[in-house]
Amino acid sequence: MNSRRASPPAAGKQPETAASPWRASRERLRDRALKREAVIRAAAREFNRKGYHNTSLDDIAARLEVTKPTVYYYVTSKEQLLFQCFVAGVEQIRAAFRDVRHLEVPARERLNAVLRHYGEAVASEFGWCMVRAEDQDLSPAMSRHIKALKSEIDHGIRRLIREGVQDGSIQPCDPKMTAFALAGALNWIAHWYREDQSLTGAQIAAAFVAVFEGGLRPRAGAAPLAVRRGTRRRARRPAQAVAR
Amino acid sequence: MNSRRASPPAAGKQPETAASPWRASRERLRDRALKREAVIRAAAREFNRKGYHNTSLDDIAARLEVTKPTVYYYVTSKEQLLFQCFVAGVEQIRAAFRDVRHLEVPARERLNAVLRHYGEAVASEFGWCMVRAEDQDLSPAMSRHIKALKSEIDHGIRRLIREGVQDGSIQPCDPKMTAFALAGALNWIAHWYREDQSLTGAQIAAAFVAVFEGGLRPRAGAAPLAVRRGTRRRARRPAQAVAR
DNA sequence: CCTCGACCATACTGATGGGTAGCTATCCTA
DNA sequence: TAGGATAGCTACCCATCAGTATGGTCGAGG
Repeated sequence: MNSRRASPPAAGKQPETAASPWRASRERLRDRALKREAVIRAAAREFNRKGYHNTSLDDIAARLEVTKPTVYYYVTSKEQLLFQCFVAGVEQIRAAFRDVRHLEVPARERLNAVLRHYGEAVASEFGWCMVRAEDQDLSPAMSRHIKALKSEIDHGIRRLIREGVQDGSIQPCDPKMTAFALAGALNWIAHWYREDQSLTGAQIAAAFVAVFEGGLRPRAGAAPLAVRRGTRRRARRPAQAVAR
Repeated sequence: MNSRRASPPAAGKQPETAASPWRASRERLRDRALKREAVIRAAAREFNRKGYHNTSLDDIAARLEVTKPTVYYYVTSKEQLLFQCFVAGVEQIRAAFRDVRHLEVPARERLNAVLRHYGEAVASEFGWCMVRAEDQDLSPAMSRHIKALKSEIDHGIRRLIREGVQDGSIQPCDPKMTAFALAGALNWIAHWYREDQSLTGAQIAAAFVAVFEGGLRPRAGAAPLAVRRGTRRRARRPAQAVAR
């Protein structure tokens, strides 16, 4: 008499992106790890859409077409969910550092490669969580952990900058400030990429690296990688509109 | 027999930054606007410290040594509080655009001036609110309003870039991506400035502008604005430490 | 057939926090 | 000095939501 599990025909919403592995595969409901990963991804998507605090575990569960206790079956707390998303994102960047470590090219090119991967990671589905995981939202222990991971990446960038200055491939500069500027620009992608997906993460990262490399001030040589004309209209200014 | 207002002698905590204008000035408690502004500032400070969602109105009230209904006497909702903080921050940037509009210098220098003010605003007490006010946390109406203000600034930067490309003071580039990169780097200051106040906002902004202008790739000319030596130690790398 | 354990749902608790009702004190004006 | 406006407090309401207690279902092994 229990009407449990009688819902499938009533489902009116298509699975949207990746179908949840639950009802779809009532057989081989083995593989706990696979489901756990699905929970993490679903959480990342919801956090990305509505923010951490505006996302309830009921939301995440609903997205997976299960209930909240099921989510807790795979994860111990909401906080851990955020942390896992963070780690998933940050791991991509750490991989970029590892890949680049042994390349036999000037440090500036190694840095560029890292920054490109960095940008792609920030534009990925875990980008928001990686970038926006606030230490205020986490327990002291996890906060320390996250801070350490962020610091590791920050110092990795600074080191590449220092090496570049030493081998002559990078303009002398303050490594700390420069690293902040580069990482900040890339981190910020997570804020607007959600709404403007006209470019891929890789394209954005490449465009940013081009800006960083060349700088705004014109070089002595010719103008690289850009159209030359553009003297069409002379900057109309709409009378200081207060913008709605 | 009412023990109201009998607390002053029991106050064990010094006023920290700016003393709340309540108990301190029991006379001329005129000037509602002044108190309202104090509420906004207190909110900004608390949001800055703990984030919007982790700050309760009781916290803000406590910081002012009043109670929650008093806060509601000056403000209609928590959401409005955030919005006001946002506007206070953004207004500094709009002022920068106005100041610069009529300068008779190349567009790149006008852009630099705006960016310096931008950086200072982000490092100010309203920086966090301005940068982090999420549309998900606000009603649709205020969300639209905030988006419009952000868009106005974004397009202001893009226009300066376009003008710079046209008058030859800026390297040809994609205005949209370049504006995103510049604004992102500066916005991100709000994330780390809280913890590292070794520099003033103006100093940070100046350092960032220097990076943006020159770019990473060495110029043909001499090396500007940086120490020349620095070949001290050859980039020790601590065996891929997982950082705690 | 019967039990065990993995898995998941229903239905609850407890705390937090935005927001309000209504009373009180103080000041200004008449 | 009465009466209204200003300004602030105590005490409360109630929606939300993280997390849990409990129990039901199903496949697998005996």
